[in-house]
Amino acid sequence: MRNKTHTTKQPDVTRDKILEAAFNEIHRYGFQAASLSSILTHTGLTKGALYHHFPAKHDLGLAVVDEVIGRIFTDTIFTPLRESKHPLITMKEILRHKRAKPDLVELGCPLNNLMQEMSPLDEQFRQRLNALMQRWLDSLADALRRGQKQGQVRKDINCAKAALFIISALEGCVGIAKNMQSTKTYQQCFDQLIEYVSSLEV
Amino acid sequence: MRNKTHTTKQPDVTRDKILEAAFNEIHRYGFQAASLSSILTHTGLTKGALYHHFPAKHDLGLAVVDEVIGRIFTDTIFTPLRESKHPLITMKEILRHKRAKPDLVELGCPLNNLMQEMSPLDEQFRQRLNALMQRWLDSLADALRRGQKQGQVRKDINCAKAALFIISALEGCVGIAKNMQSTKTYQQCFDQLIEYVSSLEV
DNA sequence: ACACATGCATACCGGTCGGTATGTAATAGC
DNA sequence: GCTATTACATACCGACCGGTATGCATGTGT
Repeated sequence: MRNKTHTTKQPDVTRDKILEAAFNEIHRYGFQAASLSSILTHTGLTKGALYHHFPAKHDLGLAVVDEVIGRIFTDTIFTPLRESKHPLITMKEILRHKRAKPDLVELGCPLNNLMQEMSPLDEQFRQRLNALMQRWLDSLADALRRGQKQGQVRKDINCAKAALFIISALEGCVGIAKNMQSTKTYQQCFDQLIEYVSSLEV
Repeated sequence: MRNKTHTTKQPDVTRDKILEAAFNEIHRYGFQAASLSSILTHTGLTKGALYHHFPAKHDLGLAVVDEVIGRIFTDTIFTPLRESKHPLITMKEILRHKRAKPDLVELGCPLNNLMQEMSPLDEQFRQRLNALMQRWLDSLADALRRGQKQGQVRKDINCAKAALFIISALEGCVGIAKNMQSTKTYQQCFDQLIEYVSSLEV
């Protein structure tokens, strides 16, 4: 049997529900303080379901990084940057899009949150998060290099270092604005970042 | 009796020991995951001492922010910036000093760590942390303004916005380098930041 | 149709957590 | 020197945590 949408048991749907609820809980409280009971309450499921799909809380957390957070970044950043024919324009569009939707002000960037919390504590977490960060750095540096070839980006800049600084500043902006709980500050800081990016243009 | 250094009971010394151990524990594990038992083990004290000096874990955390972290920032940043006759030089010295001592790579910035963890969860924490951040923003913006008057900083820049961006980028650099556990990345990112600051000069 | 595996619910466990109650020295005030 | 208060130590508590064992219904292969 396949493709029947209304069977009583849909294991992958259940798994996704757990992942989504876990993502939300972790996004707000962090991984360590995330309560499995709270996650399960929000899904309507129980421990049986959770431990059927994930051997331990630790694995659930890693799955959230790889599948939920990874997919978000792939869809909204990596793929657009890679497929763009005008990488600099695409990049500034991504920044402006982030600026215009300050959802991040309340809870911050899920990737950065986990990096700050977990990287000194758990090497597996650190490596998975770092893999995502590396993909981000590479895709952005690559976009800048293609911008150089197309004559949109100054030839004298080091693309890898510029990408590193852009991402650092971006995460910093989100983090500061999150503490201030101020969308105005968030947008002011983003304006400065966009201004910096513009200074890389020819 | 006063000024006798070897009495058996020295309440303020005990309090400072608790604060320091709590700072270290929080710096590594975050506030929520910080274990009071672990803190007390590192001090050689017990619950009796802790709850004599602090009514609850929450108050201990706030005291760490105000007294330990606050003093660090006052001594190393706020006061030097305020008292400097050449604010731009002082500021770049502070940055270069941070660049040269990458202690922050392992555990990150204690202020930023707590901001990312606690600001969505606890309004009191957020306000105390935000007060520190505001002092930082103000002292840096003020230094830039004095730099303008002295003809070292470009007159066309908005000092408040520039200060916001500098601090954001700085915290971002520390956070990214912390995840990568790479002092090389840390210094590369700092170089980009210093380069940005230099672009503000006349 | 039957045997088996999958998908989940229920009930329970040891451990750690923050916090409290009580006891007891040491110190300060008079 | 007597008393009251301060400064801790010790023992203990309920709550919640992550994790496990078991049971049972649903689906699957033959």
